[in-house]
Amino acid sequence: MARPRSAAKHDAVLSAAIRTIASQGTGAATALIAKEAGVSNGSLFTYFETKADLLNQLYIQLKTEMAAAALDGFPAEGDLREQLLHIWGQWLRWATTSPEKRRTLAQLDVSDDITAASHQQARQAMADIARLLEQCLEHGQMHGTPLEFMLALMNAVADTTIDFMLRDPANAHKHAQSGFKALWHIVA
Amino acid sequence: MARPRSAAKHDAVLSAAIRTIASQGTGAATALIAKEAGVSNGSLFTYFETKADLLNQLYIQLKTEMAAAALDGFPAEGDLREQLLHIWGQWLRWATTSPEKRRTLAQLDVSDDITAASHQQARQAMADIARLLEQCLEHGQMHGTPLEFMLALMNAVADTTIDFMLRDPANAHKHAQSGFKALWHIVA
Amino acid sequence: MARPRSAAKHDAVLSAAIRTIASQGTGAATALIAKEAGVSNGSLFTYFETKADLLNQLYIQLKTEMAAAALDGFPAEGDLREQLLHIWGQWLRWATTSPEKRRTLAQLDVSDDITAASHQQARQAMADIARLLEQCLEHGQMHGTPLEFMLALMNAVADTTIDFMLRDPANAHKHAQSGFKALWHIVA
Amino acid sequence: MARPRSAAKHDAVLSAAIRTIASQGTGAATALIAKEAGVSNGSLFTYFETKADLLNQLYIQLKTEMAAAALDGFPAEGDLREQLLHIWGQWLRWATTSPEKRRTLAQLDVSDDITAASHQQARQAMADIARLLEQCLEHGQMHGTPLEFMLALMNAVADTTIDFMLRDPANAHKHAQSGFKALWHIVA
DNA sequence: CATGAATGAGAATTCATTCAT
DNA sequence: GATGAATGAATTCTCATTCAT
Repeated sequence: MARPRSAAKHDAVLSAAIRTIASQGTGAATALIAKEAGVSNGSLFTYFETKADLLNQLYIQLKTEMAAAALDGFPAEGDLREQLLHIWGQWLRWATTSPEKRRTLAQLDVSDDITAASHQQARQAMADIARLLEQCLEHGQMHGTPLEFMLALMNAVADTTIDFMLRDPANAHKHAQSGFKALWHIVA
Repeated sequence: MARPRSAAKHDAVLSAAIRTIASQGTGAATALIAKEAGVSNGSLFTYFETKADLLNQLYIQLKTEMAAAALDGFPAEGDLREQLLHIWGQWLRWATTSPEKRRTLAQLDVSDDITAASHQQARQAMADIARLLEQCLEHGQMHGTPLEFMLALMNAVADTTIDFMLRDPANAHKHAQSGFKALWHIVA
Repeated sequence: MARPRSAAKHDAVLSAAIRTIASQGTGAATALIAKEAGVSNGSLFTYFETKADLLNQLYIQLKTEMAAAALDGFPAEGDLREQLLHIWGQWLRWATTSPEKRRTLAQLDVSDDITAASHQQARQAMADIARLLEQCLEHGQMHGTPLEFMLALMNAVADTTIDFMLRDPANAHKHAQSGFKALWHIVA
Repeated sequence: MARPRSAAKHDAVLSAAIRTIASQGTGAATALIAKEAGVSNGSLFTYFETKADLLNQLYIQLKTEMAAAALDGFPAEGDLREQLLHIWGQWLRWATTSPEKRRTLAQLDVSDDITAASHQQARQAMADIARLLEQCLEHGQMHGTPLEFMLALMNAVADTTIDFMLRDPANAHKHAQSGFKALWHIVA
């Protein structure tokens, strides 16, 4: 199947899906997403074969974007702690700045429509972060634990932290610090 | 004087819901749950006013059961680490022994149908665990962090650990140990 | 089928049906009527074989009651106009005093559940009124018109009048007078 | 640019609704109406947002059609009696020629689904008839009575007349005459 | 006889997907 | 390619009636 003509529309649908799923969950109707994107419901299916396809593409895009955001401005020169802290800060910034994306990602993460392949691809998007984490672990107390497990742990700690930052914005900074402290205790 | 409402049927529906939601998500049809429970679709609604009601009751029951399982055989005499380890072991045992319950609980946790009141009740079910956690924190490095945050963190670490145990049963024991190590690094 | 034990319950159901149907229409659930009557939904069916049966009995009772009310205190001595006016006044009084009964009767009148036999019986309840009407017609301009037709006409005029009295209570008296004037123009 | 919404289908649904409601009442299932219209149950809802919407549109169409039929061929030159008689004749012709429409209209008239706005619109459809009626009343015995009341009365007399014409077709003509006589006694 | 749980056939509506225009 | 009407299976919930207690 040839690449669709208008990348703009493709993205408009994806972007509309973020907004719609954030508020309605993955059960949001394709017709609604299409309307929100300024596109006919029929057209949605020229850009995405099925709703599941749309969901999977969205999932990968968001995970990729999140990873890229976390790595933005990465200080190649700093020590490990500085580097991890940088990633941490960027990650939280992205999530708290784009709460809809974050919420949608959370919905997708538990959706049955997301295939194993997509989950795999999402993991690959985090490869650079994983690499840093690996270095941290090298001399730390958790040395020897599967990297994948540690990555998942890092994800879990980050998600929990973000939850609290969004739920209690007044203390967002404090929560961010607490979260990092917990993370550092684990990895170093 | 009439046929009494049967606790057995009530439980059969709940139990069928666990199985069905574990495999189909919270979108599972009530008719299917009813059939799986050996009950007419109409009867389901004499035991639960709405589907959302069923979901909420199920959520609370599972959370309560999980907390109770975690506390089963709690060693009142041991030191904090022993006590936390006990809870950890029981928690993981419950989750890995009842993967469907665990999966269903995960689905419910992110469902929009679960009310704030139910979430609140779920938190109360974890009160005893929270109390222990509080003691651990008292002299630890995370002292001063909101207990609620720490509890959420503990939950996240446990969930991640369980994921890996279920995904990679051959190394379940190892993952359990790693998870606890991470937790202990955080709380102590 | 033997006469049911408790006439009180039979009446309680009928009375509850009036209230319920007045506000919900004939689509009102039997369970709701039963509850309103302080009776179990099962019991309702020991007093009335089917919902349609309940509706028909109610229809006949209300028509009968209405006719009786119209004839209450009938002045055997007066001239025709006085007599008709008396009936008119009583009829309107009953309807405006018991708006729920009146509304329910209106709903039943157009319901498909009311059998031809019930309609026939309702007409018989109006026999005395018909007789008076017949005398009025004897020397009037509509002489020769089927009595049944004239009775229906009278019913229609009365219903319309009551509608306006209930809708615009401030002018109820005026509407009552106008209605009678119209009726008298027809029959005399 | 897409398949246009078909006026034919819209009308087919309306027309099917007439037939179905005439025989089953307003409780008739939308699925049945759709099938009778040769349309999928889903399609019915692309032409009418809800069942209530369908009912309201149908109500207004029928009332409008009835009023138009009554005024068809209106003799601008005749005297009032001739004019009213013309309307009377046309009205009865329409009703007796389209008994299903008439029966459906009667059902809709008492349905709770018909909004106040629809009733208002229905009244406006009768505006021309009302105007004529007003002229008749000007010098008549009922002078001073609210026009709305008189219109309702006229409706009631017409309905009653039609009932008898349909119930007893052999004497339809006679009933029509009697009805008009009654009407004229009231208004003139 | 009273009770209210049990039943299962609908009811109105929704929705992913297809297809005529 | 774009549009949005068409489709019909699926969904949650209701309700008259029956029947176990």
